[in-house]
Amino acid sequence: MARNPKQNKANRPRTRGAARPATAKQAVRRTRATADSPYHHGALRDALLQAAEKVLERDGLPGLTLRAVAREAGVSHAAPTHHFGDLTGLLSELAAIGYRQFNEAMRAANVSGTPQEKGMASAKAYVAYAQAHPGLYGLMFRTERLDMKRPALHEAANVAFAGLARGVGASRHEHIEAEALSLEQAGAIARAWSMIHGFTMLLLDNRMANILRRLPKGTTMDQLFEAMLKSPPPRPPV
Amino acid sequence: MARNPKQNKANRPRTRGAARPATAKQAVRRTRATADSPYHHGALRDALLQAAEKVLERDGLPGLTLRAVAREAGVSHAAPTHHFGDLTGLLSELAAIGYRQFNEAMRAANVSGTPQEKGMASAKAYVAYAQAHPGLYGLMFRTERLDMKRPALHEAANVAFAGLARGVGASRHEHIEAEALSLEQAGAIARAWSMIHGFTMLLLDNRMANILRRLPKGTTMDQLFEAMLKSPPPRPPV
DNA sequence: GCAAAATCTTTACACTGTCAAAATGGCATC
DNA sequence: GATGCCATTTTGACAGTGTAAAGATTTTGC
Repeated sequence: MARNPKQNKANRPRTRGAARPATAKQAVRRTRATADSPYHHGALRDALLQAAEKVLERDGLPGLTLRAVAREAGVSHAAPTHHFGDLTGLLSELAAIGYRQFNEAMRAANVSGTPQEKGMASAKAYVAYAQAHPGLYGLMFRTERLDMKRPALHEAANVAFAGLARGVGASRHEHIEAEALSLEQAGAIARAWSMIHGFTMLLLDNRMANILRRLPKGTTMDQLFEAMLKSPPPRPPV
Repeated sequence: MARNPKQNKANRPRTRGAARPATAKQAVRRTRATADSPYHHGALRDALLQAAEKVLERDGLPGLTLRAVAREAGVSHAAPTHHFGDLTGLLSELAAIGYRQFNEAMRAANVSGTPQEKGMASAKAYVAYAQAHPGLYGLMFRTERLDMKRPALHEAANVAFAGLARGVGASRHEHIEAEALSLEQAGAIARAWSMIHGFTMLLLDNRMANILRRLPKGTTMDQLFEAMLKSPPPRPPV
């Protein structure tokens, strides 16, 4: 689409059939398939997803095209179609991977300590994951480019939400039945999620830098994040 | 790019020169320019921005292309280039309009009442604006598609931030000097902004519906929003 | 073995952004 | 009023994109 002409084009040339050790006879018969580059890839689906993640974090969401992914994986431009149907399908499966990675990171951060310590550790792990995988995190919430009805994506996103609800419940010293919430519980979940997701998005969109710039020199984003979490609610105590 | 084949194509045919009342002689000389469709539009820049907003809210961000905007405005596909340079330029100017609309909506909502009432009214106006202009709000925070160095966009976004900081300061009964913040002030601003922006994004991305579905039947999004704002901070009072 | 299915490539088409050249008409200057 | 400059708009071209259809190749089921 030539939308972003700055995107990497160095590794454009197809790598398949680059060094072709076939005999002359074979060369007549089979012009492409070689030992190190068989016609059937074998695990192309996973290879494409890996390539997609690489392209996404290197060139950003605008550079994440079906053809760019195919190039990165060294296959023809239409190969991804068979595995994902269309671009939305590929993005959705990639987002599902993102949610699973995210869930794993959150699980790893939520190991020990008081409920308050766990909450802070989870919040920091949340932001840290998004900073480590900015493209992926952005994709995970770009609903217009995803098909949330895909089972893999739907399920992985639901697991993420359940983990969030459980964490909020723990910090309130109560067990949250994720399928039926009270308004108060839902408010607490919405508050925690909105605040951390909002901070993360503003951070990735470079908006938090505007606040940081107005703070005393040397103040870090981490300090701002902690100050936000510890900030009292907007209503003064009467 | 044919990325979203569902996008509206009904109004494709150029409207210029549709009804051409020119004489035969004129028709020989000038094949396109007519009374109601002169070669020089006169106010094409504004017309393009209006068309862009229309296309954005109708077909979403993926459907907002230079050529679609030109079609909507009834001019040739390359006409926007002269006024905006490239697609990023058009999107940035459109985002600037969004910020100005947003600022006006916030100003209108912040008229009377106690600081608490003003805060609640502002928060509701914030979400209401985003719901009324979902495409525009999404564009305003899609940094990778914008050029924040454009003066119009930069300034309008700064005005929005200043208004936010002022509002938070008022709810804390203090005057906030937007250029130099204390860590506590910054934390309060980050908290308010993150929470409302996060809620808005989750709402537009259809994530809040998941919470609402788990609430007692009949509960509205507005109730959830209020419950979130009134929810106590996650740390229990020791 | 062999037909069928799965996988991958090739080809084609409509769409996109952007550039360059041509066309058009407003406007200041003579 | 004529003229020439210049902003504005159109036309045409090119490379890149998604996706559909048809062909090529390999695996798999029987």
